Amino acid sequence: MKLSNYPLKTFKDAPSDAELISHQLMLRAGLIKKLASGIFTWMPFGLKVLRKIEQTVRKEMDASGAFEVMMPTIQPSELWQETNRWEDYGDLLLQIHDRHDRLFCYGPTHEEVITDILRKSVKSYKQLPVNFYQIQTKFRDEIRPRFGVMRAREFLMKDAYSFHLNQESLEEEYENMNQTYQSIFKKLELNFRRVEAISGEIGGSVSHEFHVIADSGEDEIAFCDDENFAANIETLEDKNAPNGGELKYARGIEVGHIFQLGDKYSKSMKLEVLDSNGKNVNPYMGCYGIGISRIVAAAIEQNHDEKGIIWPKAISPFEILIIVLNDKNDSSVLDQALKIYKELKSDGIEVLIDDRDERAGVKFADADLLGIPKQVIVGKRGIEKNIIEVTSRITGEKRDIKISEAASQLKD
RNA sequence: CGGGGCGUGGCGCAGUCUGGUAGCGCACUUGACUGGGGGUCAAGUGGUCGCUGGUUCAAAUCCAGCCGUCCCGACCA
Repeated sequence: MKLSNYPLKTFKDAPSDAELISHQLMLRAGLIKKLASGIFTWMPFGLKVLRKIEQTVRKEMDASGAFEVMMPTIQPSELWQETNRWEDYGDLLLQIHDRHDRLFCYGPTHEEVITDILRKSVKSYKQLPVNFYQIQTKFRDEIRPRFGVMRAREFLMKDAYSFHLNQESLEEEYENMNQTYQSIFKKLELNFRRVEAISGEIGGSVSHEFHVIADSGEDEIAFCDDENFAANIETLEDKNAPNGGELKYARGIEVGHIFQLGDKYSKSMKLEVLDSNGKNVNPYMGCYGIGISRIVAAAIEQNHDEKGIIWPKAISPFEILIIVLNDKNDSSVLDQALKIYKELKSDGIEVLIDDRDERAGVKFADADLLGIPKQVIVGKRGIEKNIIEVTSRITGEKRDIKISEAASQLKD
């Protein structure tokens, strides 16, 4: 991709109403634009990151044996009346009337819809267990949206719902999801902790949260270094660290939450299957969420410096940024840079080239702001010595490589 | 929903107290110079000052209502 015709505009100043560093950087680096409170457009550069995260999650979910579906964003109120959640959720629901004055909401979560699907399609225990997931836009009319996409009203979420004949099967899948989540957050190169949590509105009993560790996190979590114990501080009043371990505290951003729901929804919505004895039973249910769009902000909270974003390789919008320090009157530098660019591109590497007619300072500043992990500097100075310079945005490490070996060296 | 801010070109701000018809920096356009860490000079583009009503000869400025938005609290991926 050539930056000269990429619709990306960076800013020196963030809007004054952006308080959180990740929010400021996302606006300054042109990842998002605010449309209304808690409602954002993902611009091309930001969308690339969002898609990377989405794809990582999708891959791991598929590997876990779950099946991807896409449910409607709009849900009829009647379904929510069945579980009494229309009332329980209250103003959190964005209500919509259709032309016949039938009442709907923009879905904040999908337990009712998936349970409805199951009761219409699953009759036998032989069809269980099953786990359906989707990656989809949700809307929760939060009392107070804040911190940009961190707590937006409209946001992208991966939500999964599993159904089981009995508690044992549910626990098995719960552990499967636990492992899958560990794997997802590792793949995303995030520093995270799994903690015990309380279940909130969703209901059910057992639940665990996955937190990205960051000082700006909205939750306080406690844990022991031996990893035998970790909990959201909310749950902690009556608990001490087990086996005398030292309890440590940190702030976390909740990016995932897994629940064992039991038969709450299958009972209230009359989802029944025949077991092997020909008896009707209400399946047990689990649900598993990941805040995809929130992860973008969380990743930045965890990976930035005073100059800008530092993307983990796994979610960086591009792998390599070529910074061309060209001379208006001498196209040889640009030509050389474009040659390397084309070679990398044809090797399937996601490379962005800053071929704009800008001064070096502007390009370096933008490069650091945008946070692409590998910066390749192609300038007259290096060309004369037959080298290009490679700088890691992550470690700051610099090294020179021969032009003739550029493409092959940069591939790894 | 309670408490507190703030709304003036795309962004950051001044002007509001003490009414006289809008200004600065960045960005943007054009030209010249410059060319390895946000460069310089020159000439430009862009704003019914959140909205509505009121007071006044005159309102960004005073008054009222409304809307938007942000921060602090309870909810959430």
